[in-house]
Amino acid sequence: MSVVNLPEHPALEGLEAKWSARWRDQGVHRFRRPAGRDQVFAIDTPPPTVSGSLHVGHVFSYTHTDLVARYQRMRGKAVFYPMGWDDNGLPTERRVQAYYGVRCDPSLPFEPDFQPPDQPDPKRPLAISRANFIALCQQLTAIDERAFEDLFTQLGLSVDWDLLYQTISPEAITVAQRAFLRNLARGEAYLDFAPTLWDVTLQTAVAQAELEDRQTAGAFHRIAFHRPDGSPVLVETTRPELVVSACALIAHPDDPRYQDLFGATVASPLFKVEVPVLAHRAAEMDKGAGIAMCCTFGDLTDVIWWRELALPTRTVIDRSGRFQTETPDWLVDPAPYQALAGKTVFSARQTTVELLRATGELVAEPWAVSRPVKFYEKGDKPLEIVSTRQWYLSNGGRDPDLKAQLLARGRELKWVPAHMAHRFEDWVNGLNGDWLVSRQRFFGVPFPVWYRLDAAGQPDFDHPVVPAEADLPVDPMAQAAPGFEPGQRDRPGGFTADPDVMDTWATSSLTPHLATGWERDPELFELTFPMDLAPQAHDIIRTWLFSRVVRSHLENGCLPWRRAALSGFVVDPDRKKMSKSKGNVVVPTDVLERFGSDAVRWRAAMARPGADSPFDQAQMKVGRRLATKILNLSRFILGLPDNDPAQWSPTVVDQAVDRAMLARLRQVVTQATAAYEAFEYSDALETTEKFFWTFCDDYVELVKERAYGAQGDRAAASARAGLGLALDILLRLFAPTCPFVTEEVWSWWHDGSIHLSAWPQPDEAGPPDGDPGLLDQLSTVLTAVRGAKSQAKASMRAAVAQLELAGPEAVLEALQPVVADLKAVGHIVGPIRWTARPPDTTTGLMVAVVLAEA
RNA sequence: GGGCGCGUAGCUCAGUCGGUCAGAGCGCCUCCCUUACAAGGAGGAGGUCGGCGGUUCGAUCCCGUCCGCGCCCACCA
Repeated sequence: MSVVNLPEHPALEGLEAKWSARWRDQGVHRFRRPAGRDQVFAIDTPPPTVSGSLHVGHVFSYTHTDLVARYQRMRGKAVFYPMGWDDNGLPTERRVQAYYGVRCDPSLPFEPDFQPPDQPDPKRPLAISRANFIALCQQLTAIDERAFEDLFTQLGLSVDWDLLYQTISPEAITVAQRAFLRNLARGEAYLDFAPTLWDVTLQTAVAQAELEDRQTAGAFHRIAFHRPDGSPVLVETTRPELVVSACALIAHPDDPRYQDLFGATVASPLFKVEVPVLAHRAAEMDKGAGIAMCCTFGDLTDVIWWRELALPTRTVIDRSGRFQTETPDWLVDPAPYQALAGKTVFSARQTTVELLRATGELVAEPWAVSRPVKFYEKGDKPLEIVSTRQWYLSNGGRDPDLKAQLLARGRELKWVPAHMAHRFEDWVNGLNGDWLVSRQRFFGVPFPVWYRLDAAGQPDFDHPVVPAEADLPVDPMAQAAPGFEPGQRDRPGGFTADPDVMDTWATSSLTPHLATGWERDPELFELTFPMDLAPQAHDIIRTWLFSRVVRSHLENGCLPWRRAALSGFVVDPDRKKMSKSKGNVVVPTDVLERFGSDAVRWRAAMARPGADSPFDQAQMKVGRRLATKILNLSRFILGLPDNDPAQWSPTVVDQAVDRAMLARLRQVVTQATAAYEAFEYSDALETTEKFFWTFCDDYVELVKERAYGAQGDRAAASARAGLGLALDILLRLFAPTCPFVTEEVWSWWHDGSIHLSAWPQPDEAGPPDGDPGLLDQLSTVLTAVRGAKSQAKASMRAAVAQLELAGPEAVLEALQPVVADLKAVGHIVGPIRWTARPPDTTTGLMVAVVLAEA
């Protein structure tokens, strides 16, 4: 006799708090190291950026991963499912600046007793030292991380919180620095002084992967250069202020209009600088005037021309985005520059236009144009191009062999859904430079590098000084270079630190290494690397996904995981991506509170891999209804008189309809399992749910009276066993989707967690000797009976005077054993008339219902 | 401009290796307090499967083309 502990009033409320606490206390989701790699399922969980709040999109995509994790756990795998916080980098810095009203000034000294201002003044941020700033970053991320953990716990993510990591932890810094030192030693990381996309507000370099184009209003200006004979050459530009930086005019080699000019020089407006007119295939005849003003640097095309045509460097815009105060030495007429010195790009443009207008070299009034301009995806001013010294990491952008290898890795990877592989392929093919990994910021992983200073105090960038791996992590700004004394810092003959930090993607590209204990825990690494699954949203294929492939390829010569799963976005009802700036973000805590985690997870599970889905509150109610139904159904089955789970054996099930139901369930188990194996969690849920509702509506109704004992003990036992077996299996099929309600119900008669129970096997439903088709015939009959009553606006308890069934003999025969059940559920008091038809005349079952007079 | 995905009931989406495939849920309408469930149940109405061609005995499903939508990439003279 099994003990059934049925609560008086089962409810969904409070299940999240109750069970997430118990799971944690009992270590239900803990990774226990098994003997072999094949018993592990390792997940490279995306570490969310800790700089604000999570939105519904996070809730959906993390749920998708959790569905797979829970399935694999029930399949008996030791699931390695860590969580990480991506808490270093610019997003955190910006949040700290806004939250506390501070800014980092590395020249200031550390203040041990520093307290942030009570009332932050966003307009006048308080300047604080680098160390104080970093302390505030850590303080705030700790607060945010607590909120994230609470939300994920409430959502029911089955991560092993003992495996939590942070990208700013000493361990993460060690991993990032170690990997970098190895890249450096192998020649994959290198310093280069080159034109760099630069955010003038944040004052840092930006990588290709972090660019975005924004349609921006501007104006074309037609301005005149001058031939030696004084006649004008007209160019059209949206950046007239860069006239001062003009290095050449460039037209297409085949352009008939400029053939006579190639090789000649022309004088620039205002400054009268002689610049050559050159031919280059990248010039487009039908763009603007067909002849371009090449400046250092207005855009990336300028960089190409500058490099390929060996043009001089005439940069005037400094790192803060202002025109340098010193007058450039290449100007023939330096006088006009006085009006530009020290100005921002924006006001220098206005001034230049005024100057050109005054000299008559602006030959037409500017006309408005909207064109795409490159921005840092997190910035709010157009990027400038300045020449700086930066660290680069090989990513195939300059090396065709490496590019080919990375493309091959992409093809080796299994993609869910498969078409996402194209995005990887396209991105890699489109790379045109190596990965710029240094950032001129503060809250990040410092480069473990110092430079010797010569007698004149100039750094030797060609021979960086690096620490031993055993000495990691290091902070070169705080620690002296190996072989030097602290007092030699920034002194001639001494050393200086590399002041930069790594791009946040440079550290997060190592999450597989960080999570699996690379060079820290060889046993763990052996068990979990390469990992099994890399889940992420489809927008970061070019960044996080690609960068991890690069790192793992370079360091380990393999993919970091076997499979990548891409989640879609949750979009607003207008199909627009949710974002804070659009004000269409839905706060997940409200939704979870209102509908319950199981309901929200159900909705997430209905979003297929890679597909965007619009947010719709009404859909949550459907999930809620499922959870409620599971609860009520369970209460009914377990509450049947004399129902003892110990008696739920297929051998007790001897009624045809019960066997038919189990036969259908057997198919469902097979299909759901196959779907999960293919990472198609939506299909698994849909299959299960379709069965579930028919089960509730038809089968349960049909056998209810019998289960109460209306047809004797033996028939009742068959019904109870059928119901019980189905419940036991269904709960487990639903467990990944609705972990809370299934666990609650499971606990009514089981000891251990459902999430550590075995995923159902088809054979649990007994031998495949039932006829699933019988259920369909029964549905037809039941629907007809209900329809008749509904049409007559009668109660479902209304009596049926006569039922006529017409159909193939085999069908009628199959229905014979179910007559008692049918009569009970349909309140059929009169006779049932059977009319046999030849099997080939009609395949369907015809039902005629005559209701008794009320 | 290139790539990818998508256009099926008012909404969100399944589906068809071409022939009972025109489906589900939500919404809507009507009805029902039936002892698991009114935070429920039953029934019903709704679509020439984006347009136009083609292949075929037959196309929502295959091919071509056009229109529309979304995402990614390129496009700053």
